[in-house]
Amino acid sequence: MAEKITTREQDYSQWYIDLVRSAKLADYSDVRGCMVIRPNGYAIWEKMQAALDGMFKATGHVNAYFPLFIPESFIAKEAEHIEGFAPECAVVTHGGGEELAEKLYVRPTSETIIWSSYKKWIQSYRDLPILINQWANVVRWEMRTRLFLRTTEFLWQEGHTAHADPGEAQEEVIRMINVYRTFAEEYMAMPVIVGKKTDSEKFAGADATYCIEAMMQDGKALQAGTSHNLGQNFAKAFDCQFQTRESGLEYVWATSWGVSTRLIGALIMAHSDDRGLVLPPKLATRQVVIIPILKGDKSKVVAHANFVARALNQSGIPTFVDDSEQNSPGWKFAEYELQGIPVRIELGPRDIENGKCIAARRDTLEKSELLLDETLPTAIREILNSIQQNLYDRALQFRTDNTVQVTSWEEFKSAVEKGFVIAHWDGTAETETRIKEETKATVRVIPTDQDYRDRYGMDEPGVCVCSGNPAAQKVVFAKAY
RNA sequence: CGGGGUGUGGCUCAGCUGGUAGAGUGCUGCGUUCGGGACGCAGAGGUCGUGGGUUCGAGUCCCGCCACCCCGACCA
Repeated sequence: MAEKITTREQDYSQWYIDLVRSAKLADYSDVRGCMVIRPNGYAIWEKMQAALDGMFKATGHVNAYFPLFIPESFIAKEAEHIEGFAPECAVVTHGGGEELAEKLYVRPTSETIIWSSYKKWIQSYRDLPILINQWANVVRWEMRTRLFLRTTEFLWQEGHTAHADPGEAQEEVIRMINVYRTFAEEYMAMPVIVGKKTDSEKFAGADATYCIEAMMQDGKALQAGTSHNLGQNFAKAFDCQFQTRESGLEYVWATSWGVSTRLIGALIMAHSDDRGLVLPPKLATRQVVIIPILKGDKSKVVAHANFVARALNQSGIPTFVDDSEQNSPGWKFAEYELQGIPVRIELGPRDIENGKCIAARRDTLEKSELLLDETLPTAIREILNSIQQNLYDRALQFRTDNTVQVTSWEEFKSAVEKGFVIAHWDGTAETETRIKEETKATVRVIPTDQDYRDRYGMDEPGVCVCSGNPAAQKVVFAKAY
């Protein structure tokens, strides 16, 4: 595709759609609200899966798989849960040409089907904890969809754990939200605010929801991962009790946590520019593209390019050569910038003559001259590391620049159009609703990081920015995806 | 479900007061190019969303239906 994408300034959401489609990350499908994740997009997901899966294993979790179909009666067992999810569920009524005795819900999330199993597996405190994760697809019948950010069907992982005591469950909830934070910051190069959701924003069926919240380049917030303390709600709904060390009977304590392919949308909106995708090297399956300048002795140039590629690959830097003669070098430059390849090496007869090559980095578009010798892999690795770090620094700076504290309602209304707003809140759902109705902004997160709280003086009492009532603390408001 | 809009080559769109369908881009072949989206020549590709109606004649006018997109209420 040779056409230019819409710029962010012209139309941010159109830019996003153009980028996703022209970088061949995803395409619309013929099924309403569902997308096709194309190889370029799926490659990012595979990198995310590999990194996250390793982190889950390192924290003691194992993978398993539970059914796609959930009996209606299961979904209905937890009152808050069914109220939250039933309206957005797809329901199967027929199978094998006959009407089913009991309808089957296509999972919108798996708490109920999993707890129906856990009930069978848990008798004693000796059976606990259970630390299971599953990689799966889920379906939520959304009214409006957006590529990666909200589609009817999406891919995710969902961890479901069972514990003998509430303290341990809470530790798990915090452990996993921190895993997500580490992943977001170290792999996605995306700074996040860690904290709690308000009651109105928490998961249907949870006692508490923790989240990581990121800022996109248009100043809007995106919830990138959640970790729920489910208390004993599902254990009670499924009558799942265990015998304690003291021979008493107690309901099991539960958590669940997940991230989805939405992270790909977050990644795009956090770093990319008007030329296309900008990918942190750690999530790029192809980190370097070599573009030979095919003039003069073409075969000699191609041979050099292949030689350099082999050397880089052997050093653990995934590299490929585009030596096709169909497109000009300029076309290739633009194409691989669109696709977000972190580093481009230009290699022509002139370079070979001088024992040098040109390396261009995707994040800043800067070009530098590198020696074509055994120092090249090290030099490239330095550039890759520098890109990974720069993306994080840049995003953090952007978030800081677009976060303001306000004390008046007038300031609040204008500030919330631009980014994150930190202000006192009286803690009531009524005020929250009123703020949402008047500004479309919501309480995104009640930060739990003491560093963050201190920086913005969030523990200081004051008066609510909206109601004027006494407020115990400040919270983070923003418009959200 | 409300309010707006759009359906014409793969994609983006033009097509006036009705007269037998066009451009750009992409695609195929050949040749020349190649350090920031190259160029020439020759090709392939459309029952104009759908069903009726008006007319000698409908992409164009009228009526119905369908699909999709945007804005709002729900959500990772």
